[in-house]
Amino acid sequence: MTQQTVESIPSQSRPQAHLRPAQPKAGGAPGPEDVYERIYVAILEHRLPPGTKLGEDRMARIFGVSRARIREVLARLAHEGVVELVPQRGARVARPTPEQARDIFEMRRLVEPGVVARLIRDLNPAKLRRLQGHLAEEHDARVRNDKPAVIRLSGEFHNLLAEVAGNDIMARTMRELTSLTCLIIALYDAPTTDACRDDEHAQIVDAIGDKNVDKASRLMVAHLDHIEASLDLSGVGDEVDLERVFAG
Amino acid sequence: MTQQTVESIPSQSRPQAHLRPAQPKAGGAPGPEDVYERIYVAILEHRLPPGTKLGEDRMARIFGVSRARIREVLARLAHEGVVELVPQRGARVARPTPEQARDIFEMRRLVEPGVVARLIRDLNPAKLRRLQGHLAEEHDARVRNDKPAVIRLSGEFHNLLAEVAGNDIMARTMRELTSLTCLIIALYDAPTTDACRDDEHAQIVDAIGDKNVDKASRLMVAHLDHIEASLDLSGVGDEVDLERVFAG
DNA sequence: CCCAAAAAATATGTAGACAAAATTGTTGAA
DNA sequence: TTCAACAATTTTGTCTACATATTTTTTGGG
Repeated sequence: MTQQTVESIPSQSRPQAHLRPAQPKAGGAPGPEDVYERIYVAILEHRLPPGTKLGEDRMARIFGVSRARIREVLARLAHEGVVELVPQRGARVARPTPEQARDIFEMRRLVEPGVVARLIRDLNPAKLRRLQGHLAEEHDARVRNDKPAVIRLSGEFHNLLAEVAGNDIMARTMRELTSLTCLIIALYDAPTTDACRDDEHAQIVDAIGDKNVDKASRLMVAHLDHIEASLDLSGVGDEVDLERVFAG
Repeated sequence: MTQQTVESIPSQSRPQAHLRPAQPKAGGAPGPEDVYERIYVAILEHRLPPGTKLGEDRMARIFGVSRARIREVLARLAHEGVVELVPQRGARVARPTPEQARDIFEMRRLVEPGVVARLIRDLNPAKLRRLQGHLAEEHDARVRNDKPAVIRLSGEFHNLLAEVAGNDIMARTMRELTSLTCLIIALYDAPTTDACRDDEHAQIVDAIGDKNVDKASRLMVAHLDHIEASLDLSGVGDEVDLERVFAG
């Protein structure tokens, strides 16, 4: 990679930092971080739906950087699972299968209770305020009816829990899991659903504030179950993936 | 990445496949997979100790490939956490801190019980045989007194559980966790330890064979605790990391 | 009119070369 | 003798150009 800097392991974590202009100099080169961030956010917010082709040359021109740069960014996104790289065919926004979707939720039910447990273990007022601050942001986006932001912030709530909990490995894993969950929602969300009701997040934060590990964990698992239940993973809605079907 | 092929998410999983000659054509180009695999295995087996400088030009000449290829491989290894990339300073084998070490074990205690639970849920004779086959390999390496292989296979046992369990996300995460655990052992293993006793793995497989989720989970957690307990994470044994110490 | 095959166009994979930065070694002065 | 500044070497970061593979279009035949 180019300058993803940072110390050993928690390499490409950093949930939402870098909210700088993204295009510092007028016609200048937008650092690799900016390119990464902009594509990543566009995917999370469903502005680049699953399956969208991401041509290298085109992206290079759009962002005004060299193709090599784009390749690096795409490789990174591919490693995080939000982009599919097929050898001689280029990159597309990933389309997790229903099976992968179920696997991801299974994993989240495993990890997230551990996250809240750790978070409660050494909780302090400052940490709690960060969580409440995020709840406010979410609520705000909701009343503004800013759909893309709501989607992104809902995922970032879970990232924030892991980050505040202070375990870098957990935080990194959660970031991957929430990204993929965003894609899954884009693909399989049953149109009837009223989406993540934000009071579930609020309830979880309340339980955390009370240092009630058991309650917080149960609420978290229930929350995940609700999200999964709101999906249609029956497999028929499978957006027939021709390439995958006739691959072997 | 170059041709890491494969379907969407479980991209760079593939635990130990590709054991082909690694140098197919005499003086020919050894595909990127081979380069990756050889470096990766060398790190896992402690033949490249933590902190080892991995110069691009040198590696390129060693493997007879272009520097670009090496850069890609290094980037991938960095993303998996086994290599540290510092912006203008190049790549080194990662040196997880004691804190990161504790975080990793905390994560493993969270995930691995879930892995065995899932594994038992749809267990079949073929799967059980794979596990037993691995136990045999481990035992073999032990009686041959092949230290590097023992280290690697001990980690791969855990990867195999996740792989056989059939959840790609879990398998990928486990692969990262076991890699980092290998580095941690290289750094912090107290010399007195008699290392992972392989009968612990055997006991776990037995419990799995009996479909005893509770017992298997407990044995797994105990196993992880034993490994962690055999380390010296007191922080004084910290292989003084000059850069980190005088950084701020 | 439709299908098949070939050729053009587009896009990806790879390599080599150049520029910038950092480390190392050397020289000179206090 | 020791420290500091300077210079040379090594190493990383980046870009541009070329080779290869794939997709699309066109052309010819059935």
